[in-house]
Amino acid sequence: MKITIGDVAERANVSKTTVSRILNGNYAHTTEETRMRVLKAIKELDYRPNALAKGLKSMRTNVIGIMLSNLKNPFWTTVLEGVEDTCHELGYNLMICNTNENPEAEEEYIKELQMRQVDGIVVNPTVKNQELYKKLVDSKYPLVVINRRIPNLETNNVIMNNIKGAYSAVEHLLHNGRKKVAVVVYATDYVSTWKERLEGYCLAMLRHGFSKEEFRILELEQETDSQEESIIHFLQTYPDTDAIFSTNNMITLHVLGALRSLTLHIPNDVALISYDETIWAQHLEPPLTTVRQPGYHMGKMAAQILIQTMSKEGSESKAPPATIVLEPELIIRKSCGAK
Amino acid sequence: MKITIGDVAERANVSKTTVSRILNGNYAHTTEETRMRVLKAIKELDYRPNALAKGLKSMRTNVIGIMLSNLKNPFWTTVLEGVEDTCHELGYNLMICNTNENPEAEEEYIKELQMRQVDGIVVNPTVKNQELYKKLVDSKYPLVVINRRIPNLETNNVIMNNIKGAYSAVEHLLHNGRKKVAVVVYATDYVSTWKERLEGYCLAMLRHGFSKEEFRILELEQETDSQEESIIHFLQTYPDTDAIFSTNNMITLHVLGALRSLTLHIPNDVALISYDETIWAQHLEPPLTTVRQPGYHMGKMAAQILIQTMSKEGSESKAPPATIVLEPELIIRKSCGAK
DNA sequence: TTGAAAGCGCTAACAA
DNA sequence: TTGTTAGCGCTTTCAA
Repeated sequence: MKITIGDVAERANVSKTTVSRILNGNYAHTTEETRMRVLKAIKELDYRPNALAKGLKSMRTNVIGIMLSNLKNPFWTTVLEGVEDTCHELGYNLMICNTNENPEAEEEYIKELQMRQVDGIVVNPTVKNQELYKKLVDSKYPLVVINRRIPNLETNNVIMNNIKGAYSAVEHLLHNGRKKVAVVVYATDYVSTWKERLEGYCLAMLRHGFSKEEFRILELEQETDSQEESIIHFLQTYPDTDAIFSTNNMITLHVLGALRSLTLHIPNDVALISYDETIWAQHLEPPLTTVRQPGYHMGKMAAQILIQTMSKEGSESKAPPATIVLEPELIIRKSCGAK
Repeated sequence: MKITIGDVAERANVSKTTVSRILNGNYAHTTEETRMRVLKAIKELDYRPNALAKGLKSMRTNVIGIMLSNLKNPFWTTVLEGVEDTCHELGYNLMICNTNENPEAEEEYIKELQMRQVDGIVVNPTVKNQELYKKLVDSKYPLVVINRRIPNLETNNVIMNNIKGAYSAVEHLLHNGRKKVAVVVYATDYVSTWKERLEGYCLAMLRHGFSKEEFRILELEQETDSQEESIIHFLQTYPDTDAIFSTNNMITLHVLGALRSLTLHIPNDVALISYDETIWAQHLEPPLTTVRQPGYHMGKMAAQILIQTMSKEGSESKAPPATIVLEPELIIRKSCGAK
């Protein structure tokens, strides 16, 4: 039923080797004439090489895997697009995994990807499987970690400058005359992203003459359904809050809900600035000031670096793992009362 | 370097055959004792079967492919999540392709997936490769088409009831006293989705006593950057428009922009109803009335049907291709002036 | 109950 | 310039 390289060889009256060589652009030792004959046979039979067999033999699949933590967040879709585009350009296919921040799922997926012999993995790690990553890196498995830092892990890393993004957000609030600035962030236990954005907040406050006692920090549990209630409760506890720095676009949606419940007006009562530019931010009332992150670019870079690393496998010229830090950009609209 | 089934066999003092049998749950002909020995060896060596070799031999990879047309639209991410979850539950992995509505890319991707021997494909087709789909179906390649109908194609199909969704949206507008109802839709040449939503609009208008001459239809080019301008121009041409039915969440964003430019107020000046519920719809001012589509469910169903079809391969009990139609749901908020 | 051996479709070292 | 041959790691038929 299925056409194999043998069928092509037979039809073109050559050996499988010759066909294989031509398939792989190995023209060096082939007559123009036989090449044509083989190409013709391939076309006539509509032959498609079996990537499984090829991969089994050559130890390379030209497939990479991506492990994301939350497909619901449009930021990740943007990253995914960057990775996918790059794969397509470079002749790779992409296997996708959604860990949902679940470390067990993460571990399973890694195993699955390895069994499928993917050439490398791009991962936004749950950061709860330190051992696992270490083992991967030690075994020289091509890996690019994105968006989060894993302490003491020597691997390629593409991340965002969260401290700067948070700093400039809070500074923007302060420059617009806000005095009681709160920050809403996910529990910072593990994830560097949240830690760093909180740090940026603290830094900006301190540098602008505020004391530690004036920090207003609300930590949210990411898993729970009561995020909006928590925000409402927080705002009732500190009713003079005049600005909120929301460190994530999903949190922002909850802040918006809370503000509406309390009939607090933006920016008159409370200024709001949010991490992550989204397609809808400009259409809110008032249009939302945001910190834009180059998600697509992060995806592209991660995939490029991964593929580059893989192709240098074994050679001496292998560059040591590097960390690339991408810069955020403040998009000023109306939600902070800026003129 | 790599551990193979041979290593396990050696360590457990059995043949590869026995190991293979145990790996595949073929316990029927195995002693409890040898099974234990093999399992122990597998654990000790941390053995991972090579899925390539397995697939090459068994002609099944337990991988399916999904081809989406636009990763930027959160609707598709929801569908993707449904597909991915189902794959994970059922022991499959997922290969992702983003066609961007480009028929050439679509054709390439299909070839790639086939070369990689994926067991089946879920696709939101560009609908410009009719020949291709036909060939696929004729060759019995497991295929589930989602969200769009392809004329005369005998394959499994999971779609939405677009006529009903559009009808109920327009009816809602009419019930709220609107008289000059416009619809904004993508060019309807190929895609059944847009055709059907437009049809729902026409049907609702006709049934409520309007004539064909009173239809206000704006067709947008999906590829272009001037969608907002087109809407503005349209609204200037028909300044007495008092309601807009937007047939897609991306279009809605442009409508919102246009309305803002023209300082038209929702719902006082113009009522707005939009296809696709989104995470931000409820946070707009006023909160947006939408037609919700069960995207996650569509993804789940598509994957389930595909995998089910595949496993019945060759058997007599193979059910004929079916079309499953999922129902939309109107989510009434404030943007149409409903009490 | 277990194993030997053939072979899935491809690549590559070596020979011609 | 081209072909022969030996596997890649697994499953499966057939024999023991």
